[in-house]
Amino acid sequence: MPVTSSQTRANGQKTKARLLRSTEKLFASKGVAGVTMRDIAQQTKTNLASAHYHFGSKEAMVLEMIKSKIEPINAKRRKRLHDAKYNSPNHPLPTIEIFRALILPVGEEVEKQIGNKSGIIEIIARSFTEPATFLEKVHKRFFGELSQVFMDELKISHPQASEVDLYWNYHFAVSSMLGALAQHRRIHDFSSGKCNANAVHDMIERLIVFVSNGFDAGIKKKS
Amino acid sequence: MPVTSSQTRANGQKTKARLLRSTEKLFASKGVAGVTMRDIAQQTKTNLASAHYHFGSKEAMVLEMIKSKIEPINAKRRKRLHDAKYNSPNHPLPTIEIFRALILPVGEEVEKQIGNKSGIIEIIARSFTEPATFLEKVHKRFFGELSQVFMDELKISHPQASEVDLYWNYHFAVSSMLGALAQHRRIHDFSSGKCNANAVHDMIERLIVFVSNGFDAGIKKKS
DNA sequence: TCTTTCTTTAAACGATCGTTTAAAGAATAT
DNA sequence: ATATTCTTTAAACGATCGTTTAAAGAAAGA
Repeated sequence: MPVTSSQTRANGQKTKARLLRSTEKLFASKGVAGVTMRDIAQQTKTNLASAHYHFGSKEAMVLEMIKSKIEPINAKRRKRLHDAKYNSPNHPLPTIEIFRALILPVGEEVEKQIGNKSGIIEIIARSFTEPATFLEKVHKRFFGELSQVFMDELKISHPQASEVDLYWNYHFAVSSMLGALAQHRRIHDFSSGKCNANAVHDMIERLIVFVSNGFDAGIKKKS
Repeated sequence: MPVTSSQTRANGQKTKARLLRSTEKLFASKGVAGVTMRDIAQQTKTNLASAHYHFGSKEAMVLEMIKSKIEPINAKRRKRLHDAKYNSPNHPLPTIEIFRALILPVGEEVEKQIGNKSGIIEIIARSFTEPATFLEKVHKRFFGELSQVFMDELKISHPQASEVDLYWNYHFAVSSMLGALAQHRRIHDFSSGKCNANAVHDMIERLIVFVSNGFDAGIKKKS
């Protein structure tokens, strides 16, 4: 069994970290079903059973990899929302500032990894087409609570709006964000080279505008 | 070998059609990698080898299924765009009418399948988001030309807009549509039951509003 | 040192995959 | 009816999957 408290051995943790990096790369390019434990072990230059020793199962390993990628981003999202709320002169927060807090941290992460073929974008894109059962676990674990935080803020910013309107349009906003990020490498070919997929900052700002205005347009005032 | 010209036998074609329906159902719920030929054969109540007899391979079978589902929808999209263009009193077409032509035919197809949940939503979403496989060719084959038709119409409707703005925001619009459709079953849980995932017509109308307004907001007039 | 615990290893297990084979069954043509 | 072609069938093939086993190796405490 692996060490549970006060990790003393060092070598095992290095292997574990290397396994996570290999999982990240291979999952990004092939998805959870397309990647084998043997692929990951080989890329990590370790033994097949070592992966099971550290994580227990393939799914647990993939989930831990996703956690390591998503949680820092979610922390930034909360911080930015909090900062906007308590430092902004505008009360309640404008819609665009709420969505900026949601979307910008992903953009920053993407920007750090331009050229990297195993970045957060590929992870998101892959997650998009994973089997529903797996996707459900990911969403519940990493997005459920965060979504409530942002929904609460949107309710404050739209006190006249019906809850149903808010839910639907937040759903659209998140879907747009994920869809646009997942597909953003297509923009280059689709636009015949006129749009640059590596201009992440430009894309993120455009996306924030698109989402915020789409959201507000869908909110009908209550009665 | 299967019949190639002037199909005379009837029974074999029935089995082929039933295989396509099973492929559709299972692909929608499990994805291309998650479905096995044995699953499909069992669901069709035919023999495993019969599927290979009719289609030659798993990939060919999935491709033919996708074609059978997507092409009728794309035909409706073109027809609705054409009808709107030549019957509408508005010239050029309002943005929302263009996106209605793009989105509504999917909605109608989804609505037809509420009872028997065939999964056209997942099929389309996967066709767009699966990058490195044969589905990428499907995407180019079934959506490449269609996208140009709609882009051309958007250019006519936004003569002042820069091409880059148009490409980016059309990209967002399509991504939103696919993202929202692909994940629309999550709305029920996410909204704690306040929003109904089976209210397809309501969702589609909301989505059209969201997308059209997001699009227009992202279009900055030229100079 | 010796002992204990953590880590890695080679090998195998049981299951399932897409595909193929060879023969029987069913429908059509002559 | 006979011959020909289309279709279905049961069984197997070779490959690969996630997982497990059992033993050896490496690092720490005593």
